[in-house]
Amino acid sequence: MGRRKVEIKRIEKKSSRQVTFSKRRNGLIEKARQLSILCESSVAVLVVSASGKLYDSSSGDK
Amino acid sequence: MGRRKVEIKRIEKKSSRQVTFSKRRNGLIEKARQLSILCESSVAVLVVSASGKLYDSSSGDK
DNA sequence: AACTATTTATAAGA
DNA sequence: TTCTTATAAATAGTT
Repeated sequence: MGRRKVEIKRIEKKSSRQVTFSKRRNGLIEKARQLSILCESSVAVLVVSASGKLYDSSSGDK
Repeated sequence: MGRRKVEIKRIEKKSSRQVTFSKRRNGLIEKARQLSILCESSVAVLVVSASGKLYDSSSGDK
């Protein structure tokens, strides 16, 4: 899904891990939003980073 | 992402909506699993269908 | 933060 | 409804 195939295991390089975290977290939340709308369902996503920062979304959000 | 571009609005046809619900729900959960592993984070997803059926996953699951 | 080459998800179709 | 395939979308590495 990018320039190269990536194995699903912890990304060693911290900077890459942080960039990927940001990109994929946003992607996940967008997918959740689409699912809730397309299929009129309720969807909640909760993500806690390694450093303890919380990110969440739910189909009730604006 | 498929044979045709699809607008993000409620899918009218019930059978299509159910098929899409199943496919995208699985996709969402897989994305959540990947995010948690790649970026060593905790991720939880909760989905409730229109009929009230609950589906969930969290990075602690097997 | 933007940009693309490429992989991946998935809408239709079989 | 399980599998296939064409195409849209996500994103890994680059700039």
